Amino acid sequence: MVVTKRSATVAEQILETLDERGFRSTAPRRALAAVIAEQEHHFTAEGLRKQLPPSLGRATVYRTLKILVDAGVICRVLLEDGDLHYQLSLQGHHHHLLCVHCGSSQDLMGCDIEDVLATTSARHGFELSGHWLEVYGRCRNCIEIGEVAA
Amino acid sequence: MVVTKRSATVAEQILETLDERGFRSTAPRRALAAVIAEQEHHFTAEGLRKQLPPSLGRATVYRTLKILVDAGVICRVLLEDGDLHYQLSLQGHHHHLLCVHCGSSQDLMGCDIEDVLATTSARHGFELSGHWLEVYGRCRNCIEIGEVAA
DNA sequence: TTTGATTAGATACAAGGTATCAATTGACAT
DNA sequence: ATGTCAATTGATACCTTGTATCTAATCAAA
Repeated sequence: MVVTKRSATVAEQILETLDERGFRSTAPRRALAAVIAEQEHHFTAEGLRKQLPPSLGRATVYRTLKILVDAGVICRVLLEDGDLHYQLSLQGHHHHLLCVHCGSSQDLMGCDIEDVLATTSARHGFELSGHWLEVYGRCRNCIEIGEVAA
Repeated sequence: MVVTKRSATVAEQILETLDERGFRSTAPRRALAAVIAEQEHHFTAEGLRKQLPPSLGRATVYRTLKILVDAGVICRVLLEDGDLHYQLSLQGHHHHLLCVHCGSSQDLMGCDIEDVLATTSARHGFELSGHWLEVYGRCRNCIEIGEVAA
């Protein structure tokens, strides 16, 4: 989701993006957008479902998440153990600094690895088309709070 | 799997690693090692199963794969669509250049991104503990064969 | 060759996600 | 305001990948 929206809240920006893509604004989607907007860390489909009325169907959650990923509103995050979670995506291509302790994540943009990858790929006769990078560690806050790794 | 094995074939090296870790050499494990050794590209548990006698139980395949991942004999590969596959791992930490066309992969070791990541993380007050990188594109061979992207 | 822990296979289960389909609902043109 | 119809929903069944459990088989060491 590129930050060129006129809407005030994140939830409204999500709906606006859906609208631009030709998707209707429905009650379930508004509910989902609201819940997604208030997630502090990366989340799962089932995690969202627990924060929504049970009347909102399972398939609807998964369907909507898929649409939002395609629309670039949210992105998938690969956890260190191989689990795939989701999180709000504030721009196109970027990477995450994931805190394995508290689950927070900072976005990395304009990072320099693109150049390194281009050079390395070329050296292998490889035509680069994309990459996936996740960085794990402890965030500044968790380092300060608990001096010992959890 | 570090290349310090005396065994001749890859299959034997796999069994040798298991032995070092205190795992028995059993018929199912020998069969699995043989099949894994002959995989040209990344593979899935179910893919292996199709190449093994049906008498070899499903749970055994998954159990053994898990052991092999823990032992570092094979590693997980993240495909561009989020699918997790496996492939033989010839050293500790490394990355893959994955050809999205033919499925082949080249290993990247001693690549320079570690330095870049260290610098970037430090700038964010982040204590780096690990990362996951997959690089997608087309390999030299696929570029030569089919001039147009598939 | 006996023995006892490891391992195997069967089976049931679980998580995460998709396909199907009848019923509902939203947006737009009357 | 209301009719219309495609888009969307929720229920349900199903699929894939993987794990837990348990009894029977089997490996290796004495």
